[in-house]
Amino acid sequence: MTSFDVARAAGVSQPAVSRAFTPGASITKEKRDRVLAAARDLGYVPNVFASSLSKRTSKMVAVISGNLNNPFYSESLQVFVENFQRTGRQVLAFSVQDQQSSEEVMMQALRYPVDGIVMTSAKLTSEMVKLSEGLGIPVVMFNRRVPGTNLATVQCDNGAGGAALARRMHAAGARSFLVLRGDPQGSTTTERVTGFREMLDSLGHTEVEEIEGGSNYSGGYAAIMSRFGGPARDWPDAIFAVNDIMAIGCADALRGNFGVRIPEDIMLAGFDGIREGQRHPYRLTTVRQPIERMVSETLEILDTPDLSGPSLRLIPGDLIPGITVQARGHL
Amino acid sequence: MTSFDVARAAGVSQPAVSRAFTPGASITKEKRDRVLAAARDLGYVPNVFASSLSKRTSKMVAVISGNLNNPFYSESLQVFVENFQRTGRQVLAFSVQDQQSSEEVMMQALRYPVDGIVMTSAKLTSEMVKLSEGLGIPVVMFNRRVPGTNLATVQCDNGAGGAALARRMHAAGARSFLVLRGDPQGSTTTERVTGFREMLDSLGHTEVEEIEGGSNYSGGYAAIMSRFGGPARDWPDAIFAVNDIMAIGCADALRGNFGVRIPEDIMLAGFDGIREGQRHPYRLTTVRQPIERMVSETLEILDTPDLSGPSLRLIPGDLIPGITVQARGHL
DNA sequence: CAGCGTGTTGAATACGCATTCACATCTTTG
DNA sequence: CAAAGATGTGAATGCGTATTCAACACGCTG
Repeated sequence: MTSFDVARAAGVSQPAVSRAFTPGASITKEKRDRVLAAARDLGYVPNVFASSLSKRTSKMVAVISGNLNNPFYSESLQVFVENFQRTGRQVLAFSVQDQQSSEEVMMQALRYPVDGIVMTSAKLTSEMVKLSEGLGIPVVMFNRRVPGTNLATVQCDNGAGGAALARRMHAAGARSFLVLRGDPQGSTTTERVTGFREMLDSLGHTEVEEIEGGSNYSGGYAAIMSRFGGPARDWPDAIFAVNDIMAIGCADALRGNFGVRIPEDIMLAGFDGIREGQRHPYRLTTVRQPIERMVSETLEILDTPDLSGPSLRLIPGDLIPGITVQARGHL
Repeated sequence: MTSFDVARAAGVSQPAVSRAFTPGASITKEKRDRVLAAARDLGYVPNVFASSLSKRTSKMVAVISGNLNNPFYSESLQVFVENFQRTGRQVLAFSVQDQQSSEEVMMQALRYPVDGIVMTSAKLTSEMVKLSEGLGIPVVMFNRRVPGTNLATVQCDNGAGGAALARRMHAAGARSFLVLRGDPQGSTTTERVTGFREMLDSLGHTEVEEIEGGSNYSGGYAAIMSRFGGPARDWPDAIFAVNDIMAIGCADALRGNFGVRIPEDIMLAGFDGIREGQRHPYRLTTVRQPIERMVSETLEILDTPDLSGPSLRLIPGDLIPGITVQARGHL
């Protein structure tokens, strides 16, 4: 089913079909209607690949996701799909799987004539960065910072978010803290924890324990179990998990195995604002990453050809009070 | 960066580059190594779009999802992405958004030279079916049945699953039932409920109340609230929600607003086996849809050119005992 | 050493189809 | 009625790989 078929059916030339599908093209309304009617009858739609030959755009954007088990990233993917589709583009989805590096997957993506690449999984080597610059297609780091590069980056203000949570926990009376770090590779963990600790320092707390777990539900769950599974149960006043899915794992471990009440016994905060964390029985105190806004900013960067210069867009997160950080009665 | 550039760098002809990247092609190991080395240096990867010109395959498959707010579908999307990528293909993701019909989105997908289409959101009109047949690319309905068509379908055995849950609830002592239906459009709801009721009938129960809600968390939550929010609280022994995400909404509404204990006061079952439903505090009794297997079957159909004939693959689901259906002490 | 088969090579070409260019033709206007 | 503008037409264009085919190199056989 090509434009020629439609042209023949509508009794017009083939370029007339092209014009009929091009808004603002020079064609009479009558003829356009005739063409569109014929196209409908024949089930014709213009072929994106063919038009990419002359238009130099494939209407496809690669989205390379890492940890799709973290609902934040699957929610993000969903928002990307919806927003790109709304602007006439589609998401070509990639995931970085076990044993793969971001670079490998990025090479895979470059085999397709995508108009841009969104990376929610980093870390890229500087070599790879140079490569992607030479390609002339825009690359945006989403919620990932690659230090020492000029890559366009869209990111929630992790440091400020961590600080806000620290302030809130302190205001609620917490004085001893446990920080549950995630994947040490990611920039987000570090930034959030740094912001959190700096705020605590400025409030006069320097004693903060840190433990680490995988950036997912079981990571959070297991970290609590291995930390408190033994005889010594020196419970902290408050726990800060660097993302919501870990906080949820953490909450389940605390409640299910130790009968800990949240926030009565221990306060808990997460980060991301995923849907699941806002539902009963969690209602996490957290910082919501404004995914919609972050995605909009990403589209804006992709749409602006001047990809030069280090453009770091730091979007403020929204503190969600939740119910897991509250002043305890006796404080 | 084209195959010509690599050819020049490696001192060979362009076809040699093509052969170097083709397993089993007629080329000496020495020359292949030289070409691959040059390609690595230059950051060259074969262009899928260009190869699709002669190979007639784009290595892209469209996956059209409906309700991505239902974790079952986002989990499925994830599995599709991973499995296609593993077999050298990529997912071009589409979502059916508000105000859109599956047909519209399918038309969008047809603008791209995809090797196949997976629909997790239906319902297609028979007209559309005819159209897709004429296109010569395989279409697979995933977890959706379109009655009266010969479309290839991969689906969990919803009827048997519903029946298994009914049997289990009955065995646990439940004698009065409430069924929480989902989106009336979908085939899944009907099949599950039918299987459920038929089993109850054969066990001697004909009195089953049915209510309806949106196929998502708030749908389940709201349905419970509107049903039991009034003065009349004639609690049933057991509730069957047609999918897990509704069951979760349902559980939260029951526990959070009415202090109902599950399963002590009311038993609850869902369907799908989503991760979230298997975690504390839900541990739903449910039927797990074997996503991995269903996806494999889908790939198999897509890989088999003989798309003729009505191929319905009915995959049995796995009953997960969970903790939400149990015999009560006094029974 | 002639003859043959096997395996390797590169020049030329096909592959797909919408867009766009240069130009022809029609319509409107002064 | 001529000129200016609007619209239609045919042909050329764009992309980069895979393939075809003729030529060739090489080792082996008789």
